[in-house]
Amino acid sequence: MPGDLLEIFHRLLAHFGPRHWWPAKTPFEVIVGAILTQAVAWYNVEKAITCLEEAGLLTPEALYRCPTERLETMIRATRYYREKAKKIKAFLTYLFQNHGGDLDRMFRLPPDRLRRELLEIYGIGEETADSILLYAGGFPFFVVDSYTKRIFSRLGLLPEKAGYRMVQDFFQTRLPKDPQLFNEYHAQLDALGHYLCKARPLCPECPLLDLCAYARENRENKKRP
DNA sequence: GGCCAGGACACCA
DNA sequence: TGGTGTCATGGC
Repeated sequence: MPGDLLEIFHRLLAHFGPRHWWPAKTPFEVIVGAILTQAVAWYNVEKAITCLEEAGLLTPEALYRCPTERLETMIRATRYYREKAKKIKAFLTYLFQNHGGDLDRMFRLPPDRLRRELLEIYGIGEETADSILLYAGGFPFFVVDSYTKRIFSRLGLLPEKAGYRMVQDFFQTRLPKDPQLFNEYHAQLDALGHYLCKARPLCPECPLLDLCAYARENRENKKRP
């Protein structure tokens, strides 16, 4: 039974290889990407990021000055673009009002306090806050997404309706508190999530086959009365 | 043309 | 407090 989180991690890493997350050049780009990727596939985010970069808008100062309407047109590809423009502006308002627009200053806050402050910003929920803390700030917060919940509940290691903090605690209490490990682990689970969604049939050489089979079998068992 | 994809929020019972 | 509607693009 695949209950050892480090063992699962190493098998995923051996199969998918290092994923070099987050795919961004600067911490600010991570933050913008974390908001834009809400409920949308990453390839749509890439278009918006490229658009913003080419327009020279990927700095806090430039984006803070940019009119909301212009921002909306640049991020249209990411769905819910009006909401997301509002969310990015809400973050920038927080950044400039509380930290003078300086991300380094923001990241000097104690991590738990920064997390609480991020969660108070419109449009930043737990997953987005933790993505910012881990991938832009380098703090050891495990990012929980829908793939993580789905995979581990189907493995029978977590209840199906486990809440965000429960899932996060599950990982954070069973793994060394290492930002690099949390970074790569989340990236690997994303890869597995995509793999389980799309790879049919499973490749016979897949080193994850017993893990995948176990997950499927568990899922089928749950369907039975 | 319909379905779905790496959330978050507001509102209501 | 948990469930549901809303937001409203683009690829397949």
